[in-house]
Amino acid sequence: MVVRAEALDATFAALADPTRRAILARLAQGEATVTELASPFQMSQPAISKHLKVLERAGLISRGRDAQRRPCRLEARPLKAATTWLASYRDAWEESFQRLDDLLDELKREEEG
Amino acid sequence: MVVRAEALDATFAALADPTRRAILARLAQGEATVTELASPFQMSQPAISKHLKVLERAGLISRGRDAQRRPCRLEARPLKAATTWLASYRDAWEESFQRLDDLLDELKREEEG
DNA sequence: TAGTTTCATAACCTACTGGTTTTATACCGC
DNA sequence: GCGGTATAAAACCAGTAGGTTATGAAACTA
Repeated sequence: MVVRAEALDATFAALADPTRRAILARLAQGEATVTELASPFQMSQPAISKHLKVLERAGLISRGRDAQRRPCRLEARPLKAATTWLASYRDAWEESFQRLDDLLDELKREEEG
Repeated sequence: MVVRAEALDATFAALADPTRRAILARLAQGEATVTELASPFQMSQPAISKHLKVLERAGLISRGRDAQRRPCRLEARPLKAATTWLASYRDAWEESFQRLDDLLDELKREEEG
């Protein structure tokens, strides 16, 4: 998978905010409207709308239409691209830390067990 | 692996800059001094020093001492933590995109083949 | 000792981020 | 059409990010 630098810039920058990561975590459970996404936070609604715009421009979410509501859906592609980029450092990790394989195997075991 | 939110903030923010990603790519090949790291860029040396400070505070690099030189080394732990975080979205990805397993298997195949 | 190399720090500038409040837009139900 | 609901947009503000130049400090070299 070839990923342009600006795409990674936008993805990582979007992921660097805890509010946005929490929004993504919520969306991993399924679609949600802006109000639903805003409710757990003390922030104002426009602040959430700004975060959603950041996520949308990074391609991490897409938005539909349902009357006044704009349901948001998680988009996987940039997350996968980020993972691919990180995976290219696996060899360096193995040198300095431990094998990613262990992690992946562990994840697989969790999935199957 | 439990990762504090601030750690992920710092890691993803550090990865959101192409210069810093390029520095990490260079360091994946092995240790390098500040001047060596700066040479591929048109930027001033202090700019590189700032980037290195960001990487260091994110725990992505560590620095030694060799006379006047401050050799930098890649540190894997935060990269692994970021990968772990991304991996927790795998189920959502599979729904909306395709199985991460395919990617991982492909990477394994590349490694072994 | 003096000069050179390596790197960091300080001060500064511009642009962007992340929040606010206020206002506008679009759609629904009555 | 009118009031309520859902969301976006505008204007504003403080803080931070990423660059610059100029300067300083530490350690080698002659």
